[in-house]
Amino acid sequence: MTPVQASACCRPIDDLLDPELFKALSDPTRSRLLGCLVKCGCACTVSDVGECCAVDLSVVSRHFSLLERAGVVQSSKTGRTVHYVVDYAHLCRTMRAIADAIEQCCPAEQLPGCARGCCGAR
Amino acid sequence: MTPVQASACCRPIDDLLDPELFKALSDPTRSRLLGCLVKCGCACTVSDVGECCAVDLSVVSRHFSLLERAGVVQSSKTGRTVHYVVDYAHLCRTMRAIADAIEQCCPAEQLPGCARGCCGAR
DNA sequence: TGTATATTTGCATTATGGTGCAAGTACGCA
DNA sequence: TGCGTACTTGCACCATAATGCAAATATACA
Repeated sequence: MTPVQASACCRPIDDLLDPELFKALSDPTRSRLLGCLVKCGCACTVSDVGECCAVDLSVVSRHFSLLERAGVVQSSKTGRTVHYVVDYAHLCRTMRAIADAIEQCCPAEQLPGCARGCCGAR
Repeated sequence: MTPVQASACCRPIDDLLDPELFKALSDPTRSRLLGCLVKCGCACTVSDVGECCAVDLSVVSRHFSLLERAGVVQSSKTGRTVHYVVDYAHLCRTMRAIADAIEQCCPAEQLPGCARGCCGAR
């Protein structure tokens, strides 16, 4: 396989390895808040989720708005309260797409010595 | 569904939403280095991968050791050179497991009003 | 209109993490 | 044994981001 072919077959991986999404999931507090929302399985308010973590409500608010920007959750405002729900479909699709893309790039064998001729080690 | 049942069915999600893994994938430079390694499809040395990003070799070294600690890549030392390979199987398994776990938690409907009784909004 | 509630925003502080340089370590080879 | 190569580690510096408090905003309700 030529380097050109190699980069062609693996092109999707660059877009999928989006640091923005992973950054959103990389903070422990955010992860706990998200876990709480996932397990709850319903549209929760900022205050609801805040009860599961010992942090200021302003922190919860900021974390969820970040998660929304990253496409992990969706919000809907009704009156004074804001409900957040996990964007299950989007998350699943993304995770599976990453798994698929990696699998597609996976070479038959992983011995030293480059089959694609795209790095120094040949 | 009771809160207890809810937390039982979704327990896997807490372990899967491991901030350590996501943190490893959350840095743009690290993401580019990993993308390079994935596309290359072979065991590459630190110096090889370093050529694809304009950063110091010490930076490349640190990034890969972090990726290894997170289970994203594996290293093997032969003499002076260290070869890194993507742990395709582990990454795929993890991503699919996350997708599966999220899907399992996904409630039939996502209207405000908690079906599991685990938050304030009932 | 006034007051209470839900959330967001501004700000200062603190913590975390990425970077390059220089020095150190490990190993192969003459 | 001495030198060169491949990589790692220590260190200082800088950027980013998490946090809590207080104030602001938005909205419901009496």
